[in-house]
Amino acid sequence: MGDEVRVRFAPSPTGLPHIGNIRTALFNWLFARHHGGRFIVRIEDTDQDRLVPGASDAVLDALDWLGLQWDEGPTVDGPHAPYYQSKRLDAYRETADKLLAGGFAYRCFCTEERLEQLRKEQSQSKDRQGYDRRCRSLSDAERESLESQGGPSVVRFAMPVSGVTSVDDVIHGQVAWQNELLDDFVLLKSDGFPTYHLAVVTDDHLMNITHVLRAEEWLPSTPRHLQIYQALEIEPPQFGHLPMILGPDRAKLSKRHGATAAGEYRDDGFLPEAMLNFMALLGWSLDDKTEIMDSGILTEKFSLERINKSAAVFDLEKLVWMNGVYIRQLPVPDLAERLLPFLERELPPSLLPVDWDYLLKIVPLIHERIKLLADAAHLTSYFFEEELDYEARALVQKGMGPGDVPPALEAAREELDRAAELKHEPLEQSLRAVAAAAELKPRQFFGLLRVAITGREVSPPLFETMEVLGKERVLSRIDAAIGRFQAAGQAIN
RNA sequence: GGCGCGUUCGUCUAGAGGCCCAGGACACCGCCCUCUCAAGGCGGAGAUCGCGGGUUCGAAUCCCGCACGCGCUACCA
Repeated sequence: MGDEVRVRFAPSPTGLPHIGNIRTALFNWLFARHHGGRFIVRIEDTDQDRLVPGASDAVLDALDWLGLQWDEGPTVDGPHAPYYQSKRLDAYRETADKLLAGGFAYRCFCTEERLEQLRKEQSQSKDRQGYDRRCRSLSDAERESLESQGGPSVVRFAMPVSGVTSVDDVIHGQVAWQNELLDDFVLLKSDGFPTYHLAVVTDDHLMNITHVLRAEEWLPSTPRHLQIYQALEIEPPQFGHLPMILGPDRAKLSKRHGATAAGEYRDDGFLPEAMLNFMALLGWSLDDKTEIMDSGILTEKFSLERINKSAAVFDLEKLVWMNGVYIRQLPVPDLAERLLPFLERELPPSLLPVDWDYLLKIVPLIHERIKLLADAAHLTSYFFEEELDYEARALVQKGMGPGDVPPALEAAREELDRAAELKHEPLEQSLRAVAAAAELKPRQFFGLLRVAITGREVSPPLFETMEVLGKERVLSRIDAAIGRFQAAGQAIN
């Protein structure tokens, strides 16, 4: 029982979850799954001032979307509930009391004003930063007097003033700090809520966490946590500090880097599978060539030993590429199903609802061309539109004169009208013959038809497109093209 | 300022003394395929392995120093 791996993802709901947060969740999840352990989600909502409504649901949604099921946490429950720190205040107070009783912590009555003043002076004099420990040496009488005044107070940890605290980080190896350089940080705030330091240690212990895998920005506070464990005579978990994920400017990922909220990637049409695969490669690798790995392979192969030490820049272009890879791997009906909500969202209401059987015929044509699900409407709109919108002059292909257009369209129309139904193979054969008879290069003739039939200069293969559109639509579009061209008249020259 | 971490192609990375005058992928360029665009195939350009010293017959890999970047330095996490 004591051998079971137990890890946790502990987001604080102070903003929408970004790639960095989610990647941390992913590594914890992979590690747990790899070892058949438990993955716990705990919401660290101890800062009442910075709480963002809806943020914790957004985190949970993101995990859900990616399929990172948690074994204990909000909505799942478990032996260590509740999993919101704001509901575990008693536990923290208990730890604080223990520390107080053991002489490892003390009450501090310094006002915020004094602290601010202190900081100001220190920054000017280049002195050692941090709390000056004024309340640490209060006599009993002084303390009682201060206490009786009933003013607000906090509980601070009494850091050893000598010695060294070191951690054997599973990713970074040995890291050590001089205790004298660490200050007496706050454990319990005056509003009765714990700081991060008190809360993590308390909960990680209570929840039997075996490995703390968190972002590297936490490395500097690890000695504090270790000191608390030591004071409490508790065996600390293993620590592993994950490399950070940076924006293109190499700064810690934040709002100004564009789509950083995980939910935005879903809205842009990224597949959760691609997202998962891509994030796993941000700071971890299997070998020198394998990149495409589904969650099964990932959980099988994941190991802490292969996690990088250095930060990684988030490369959106590569994510887009990988999304394309995953899209191409999807069976057509599956892709169609995922595309549907995007079409419903972005196609004009007048073109809805989308006919499912028709969609199933369209999807193969864009299958290897679409990289983001959200591009579906743009890529397929001409399949749904009644009337196309394009410039008449676009019909005139390179090397052709305007006078070549009407006869070419007429000839195509005539040929198409002969067929009972449009099938791409015979269609190609017969239209090539028409092109030759009209003394037009395939490129010109088909380019012209492409504009007439799709309104675009770029589209999936013409003949397959015509087959999907059907004879009726194709003929009427050619008619429309002839009309449009005539209406434009002299303007073409 | 102090403390800590980090440093291999633009980016993600492989590399744990000779296999590396450094391999893969994205992006970029060219060619092929071709009705356009993709996808695919082939090829190219791109990293004096941050810099300087050592150690060694031999260093991207070990040691020291420096530089630079980032993080922390709150009654925020």
